[in-house]
Amino acid sequence: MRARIDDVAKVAGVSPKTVSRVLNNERNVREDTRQRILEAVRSLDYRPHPSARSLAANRSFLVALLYDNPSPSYMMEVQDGVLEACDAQRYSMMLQPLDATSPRFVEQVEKLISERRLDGLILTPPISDHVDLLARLREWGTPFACVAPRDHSCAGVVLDERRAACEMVVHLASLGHRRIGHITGHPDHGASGWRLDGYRDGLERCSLRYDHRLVVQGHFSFDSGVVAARTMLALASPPTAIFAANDDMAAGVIWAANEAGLLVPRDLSVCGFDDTPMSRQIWPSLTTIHQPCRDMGRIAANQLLRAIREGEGAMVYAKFALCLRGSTGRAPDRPLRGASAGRHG
Amino acid sequence: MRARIDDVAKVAGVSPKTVSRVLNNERNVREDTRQRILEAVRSLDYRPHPSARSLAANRSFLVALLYDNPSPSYMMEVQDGVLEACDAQRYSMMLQPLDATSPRFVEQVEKLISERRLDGLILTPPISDHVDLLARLREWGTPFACVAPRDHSCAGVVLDERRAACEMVVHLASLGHRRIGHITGHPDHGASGWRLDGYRDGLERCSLRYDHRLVVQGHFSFDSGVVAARTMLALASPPTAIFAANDDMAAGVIWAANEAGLLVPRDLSVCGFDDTPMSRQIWPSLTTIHQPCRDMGRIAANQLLRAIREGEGAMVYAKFALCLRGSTGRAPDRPLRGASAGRHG
DNA sequence: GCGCAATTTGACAGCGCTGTCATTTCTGGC
DNA sequence: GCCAGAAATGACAGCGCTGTCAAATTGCGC
Repeated sequence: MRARIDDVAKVAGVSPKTVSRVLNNERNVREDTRQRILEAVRSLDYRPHPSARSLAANRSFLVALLYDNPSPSYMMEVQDGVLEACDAQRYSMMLQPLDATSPRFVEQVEKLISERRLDGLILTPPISDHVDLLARLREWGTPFACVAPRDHSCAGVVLDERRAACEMVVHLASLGHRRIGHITGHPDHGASGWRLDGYRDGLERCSLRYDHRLVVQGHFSFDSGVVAARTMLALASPPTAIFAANDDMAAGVIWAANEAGLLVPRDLSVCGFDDTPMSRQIWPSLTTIHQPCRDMGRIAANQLLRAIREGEGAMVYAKFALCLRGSTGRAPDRPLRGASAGRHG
Repeated sequence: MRARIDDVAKVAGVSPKTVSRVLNNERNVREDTRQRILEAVRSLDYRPHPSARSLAANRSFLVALLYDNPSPSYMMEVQDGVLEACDAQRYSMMLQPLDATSPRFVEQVEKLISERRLDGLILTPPISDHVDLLARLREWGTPFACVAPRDHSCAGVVLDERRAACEMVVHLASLGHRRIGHITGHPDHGASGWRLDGYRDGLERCSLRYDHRLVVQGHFSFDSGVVAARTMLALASPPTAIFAANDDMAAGVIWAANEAGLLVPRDLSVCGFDDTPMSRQIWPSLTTIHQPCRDMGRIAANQLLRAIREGEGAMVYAKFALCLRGSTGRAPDRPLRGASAGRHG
């Protein structure tokens, strides 16, 4: 049978309360007492009972990671980071997939919090921008941290995506591209706006004119990338480079280029955003922007735990990195027209 | 303040114990009493306290999903299925990434079980084949369920991967291919053996000779697929079709084919296994075999919960499906030699 | 209407820990 | 060596539920 706190107390010659103090890193325990207790814990291989602890302390030591994100690689990395941070602080993480567009969304989250007695929440895009939910959480006093929210006035973590997108466009321009297209992301995601803004910043920095025909709405999905690329490639003067707001859509662009008989990057340069594993597995490998998702998960969790303990967490800025790979190259000497030139030609 | 069980009991005019009986679906409660209690629960919006419940019942109502699998899409789907099943039965799931090759692996799992007071485990490949761990779990009497284990004598779920692989090879042969290569998976995964066996079954069914030069060891990674494909394509008489044991390696094959200037599927047919999202995002889209990962997660969890309740669960067989897409086509009239013919020719 | 077994319900203790607050021990200044 | 205040420790109750077992109620054959 497992040892209990009273057993440890007996072995160490103290009261159970003092053992509890040591285990919870409370102050006001003499160093020799602490050592004696830790030694007893070790010798008995004592493991505190989580349910007893949370019942008595009136806290669950449990946080939930809320998501409604179709990208498994993104979520898996964020998740690993969150787990890492929670483990380190003896917290548990639970996972909750949700439909953020459901009319009962806020209600579902409320139910989750009260059923599981959650100590806090980590919100990922697009949930991190759900204004109703954020307002309610503040009202209820539920601690939370956001990954990549539009509004930076809460605890969490963000990337300077606008600057990243700008740098990508500048890079394309440095390769000689003058007609650079952009496929925007899902309108519910803050990232879509930042990336579009960054695209415009980049054009401006390179003195390129903004052309609305070169900006097509996508939804972060592969299929929407295919459709948007077809639209752009059918223009009278199509772009020589397309910057998609994420990798899935960029893969769609490459797909559409292949379909049209274009060779990437000879006839068309393509780049994405996110650095998903897939971006290295397609031909040609995709030029993209790396987000440190795992770090971001860890940071968000740490800020949440700080908010739980100290009442408030901070908004931390994470670093991006351009990944220059095979899908971008020098602009063709003369712009090509649609599907007129391709590998089969 | 949240309602407690005593409040419900008072409103319904019964003892707390009877409320507990209703909430836990115990027998021997009169129907009208049950209804009265459910009504009281509803009117007070009562939510039982998980920690109190698990402390008193001496069970955590918590299972862990153990994984050491580099494929985020696979794990994410399994995970979603497990969550679905656990939610439905008022169980919680926790996630535990592990390094199955660590010498302290079994010890870590033991620690996890006793620290979290886990009621059971779900093991995914390659952990589901860790014989030491399985032996210890049986010794400790810890309920567990396996996803795709080599040994089918436990609770869990499997696919007839051998037959799936066989059908894929038969399909390739029906397209006229006579030299069909195979890239095997990671040797620690049971799936690698089944898929290889199925490959040999398929050859035999089509009266094709097994040629050891056409079978190259891979490790389920994209890079290992590239390397293996280069090896095979450099043969004096290279294959006209390559069946990789998973999609990541198949993507590697397509990459290597592009690198060698070969056109898929004109010069080389390629197929994979798993039907990852990536398989539809590369050009050409990948012929592969669909595994119902989400269903498999759900089934595994349900069998585990049955094992927890009733002492034993079953091994359930899930169904695969061939996905015929763009990366496979009719065999070339005359086999090509290595990189001698390509799009740039 | 009676007796006996089966069904339904309740009383009570206690799961293993921590919060509160009281008590004891230590520390430093005189 | 004494005292006030700070630091360290302990006694005790109780967090909210369920297991055990006893008590009350019901059903049924005669």
